[in-house]
Amino acid sequence: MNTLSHEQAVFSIAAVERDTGLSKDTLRVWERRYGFPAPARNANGERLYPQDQLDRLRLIRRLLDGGQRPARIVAASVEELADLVDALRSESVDPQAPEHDATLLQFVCLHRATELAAGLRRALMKQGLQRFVVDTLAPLAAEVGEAWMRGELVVADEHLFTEQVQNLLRGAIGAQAGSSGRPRILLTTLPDELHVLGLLMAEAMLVPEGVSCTSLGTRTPLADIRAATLAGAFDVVALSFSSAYPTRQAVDDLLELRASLPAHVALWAGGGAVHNRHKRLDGVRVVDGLEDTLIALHEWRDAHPSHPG
Amino acid sequence: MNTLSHEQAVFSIAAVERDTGLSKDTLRVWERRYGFPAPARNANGERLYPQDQLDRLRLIRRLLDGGQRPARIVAASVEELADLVDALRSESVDPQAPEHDATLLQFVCLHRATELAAGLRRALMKQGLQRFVVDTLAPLAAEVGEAWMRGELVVADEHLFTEQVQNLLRGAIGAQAGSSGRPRILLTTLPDELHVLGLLMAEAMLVPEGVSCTSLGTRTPLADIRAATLAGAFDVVALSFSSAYPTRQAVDDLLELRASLPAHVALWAGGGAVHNRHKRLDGVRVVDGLEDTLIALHEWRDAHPSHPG
DNA sequence: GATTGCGTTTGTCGTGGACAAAAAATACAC
DNA sequence: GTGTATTTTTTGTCCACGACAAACGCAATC
Repeated sequence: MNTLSHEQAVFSIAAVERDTGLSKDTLRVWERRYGFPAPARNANGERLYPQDQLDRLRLIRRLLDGGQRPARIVAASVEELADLVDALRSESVDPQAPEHDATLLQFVCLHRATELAAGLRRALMKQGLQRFVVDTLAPLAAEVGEAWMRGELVVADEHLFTEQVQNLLRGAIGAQAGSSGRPRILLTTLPDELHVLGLLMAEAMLVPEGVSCTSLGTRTPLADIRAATLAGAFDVVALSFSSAYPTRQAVDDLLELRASLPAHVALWAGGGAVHNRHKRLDGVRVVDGLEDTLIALHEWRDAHPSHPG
Repeated sequence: MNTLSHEQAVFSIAAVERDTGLSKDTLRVWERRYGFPAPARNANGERLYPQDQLDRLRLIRRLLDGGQRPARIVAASVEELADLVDALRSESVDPQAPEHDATLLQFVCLHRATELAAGLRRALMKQGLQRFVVDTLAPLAAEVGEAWMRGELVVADEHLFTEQVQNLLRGAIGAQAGSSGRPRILLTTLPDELHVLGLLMAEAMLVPEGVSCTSLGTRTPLADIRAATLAGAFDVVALSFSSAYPTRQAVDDLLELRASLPAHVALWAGGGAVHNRHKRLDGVRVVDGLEDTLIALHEWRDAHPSHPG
């Protein structure tokens, strides 16, 4: 440890924002309303958060992401927080958990990265790209997300998992040289969506079908999606929304984009935030699950028979 | 958030912060001090930035990253900004510009993605991973950045470039099965750094040297970097800072991380934000350019001869 | 079961003053 | 001329606390 480990490390409000993802405004308003956090102050009145309050804020953030409400947990004592974590842990026991995940899930930790990479690679070779994504990767990703929520994984473990999967999927996708088939599909996410795995899995499902896929990665502004669609003469725009994305915002964004795109361009949306939300989304093909991607593709091809000659 | 596309789009202060990287505080204080930006207001007094002011802020941001000072450019007229951009354009004409870039640069646009991917792949095969990164990719990435600053590329073009490079590099890195050599290096970026290309290029330089590289991707909180370093028994922590990252913040963060890591763990920092900043960074090995990565590696190996037996 | 309406909760935005770190400008020594 | 202190200006971040709209939970209703 460092030489100062016997003292309490302190953090500025900017450092806490960086490490917890809670905005400065939120930190100040919690202090005002709930009395926590209660940082010390320096000579100039600036907040100095001690280490233990930072740790507690990170736990609160995790519970918040898990659906808890601030009023209940921000002012809660350490014991109450521990109880809530326990409750989460027990409730997530799934009756028919797929057993093949358990093998790979245990490799999702920092000192078993090599085994994880090898296991994923082996599964990909055995199953082929599409079955690998549907049967192995998607369930495993869900398991990882839940384990993280329960505090069984640290941030680094989740990052490492994402990196390994990216290396594998991008290699597999890149190996299938650019197809020129139809439809021409543009894949991306909106600026507030940072998760790339859903996008990559969708691409992995589509590329083997002879589709011409162009991915812009994450965080493309609406106006640029529109411009790119027209410039690239795409037939389909496909967006991915993780379950962390606010559903309301996803619906608004999709309707706005739908209105700004020509009618002949199809708009597909997939991921947790739009799951089972077909109703409010006229003109948007909601893709429910990865296998539905293939159904959407077949629908499009049935509706757009290739030009003779 | 913007509105209908046929009218003049307007953006909230949060949207402008997201799209420009300028903090809300900075945007408000510029308005107070320099009279720009001068957003409209909605019924509730909230700022509504029109599209043209957002574009101008983006340009200002790029000039700021290029070394200009706010007093000179924030209040400057459109003509003065155009003059400065012209000055940049002419000064960036490098006497011995590598000519192979020009070929690839022209493929960095939406409808030539296939050619770009093929050209990059060919260059990689011809040059090998390390020379490809140093001689082709890094100059090309710089060219793309400059072209974007000059407004010659749209957002989608830059995203597409990043995606193609990621597909190629991750495939190449993943193909070299996890080495178990020394040192054990942990690669990542801090939470405010979203650019992954610098990290990938560093990894591409190191992996062929038989180093054991573990990348956590972007946006790892300081505390998690520290925890991961200890849990994974790493010898080196390597961070990447793009030139868009505020230098002062990079220095602060690095010193904070340095203080929290054991002395026997080396801390390397590379990228535009820390270029030529050795002075204030005691205990941090500033890596100036990709080739310096290999020098840093050799330094480490000289200082840590492998245990006999 | 799905929608609608209504309090409550909650994060973001507003203002303007203050301050410290960085950069520029100046003064000074060699 | 070149290098090093010292002052001055510039610049981004932080503070407080009020305001408000969107999101949410819950109940009533179709």
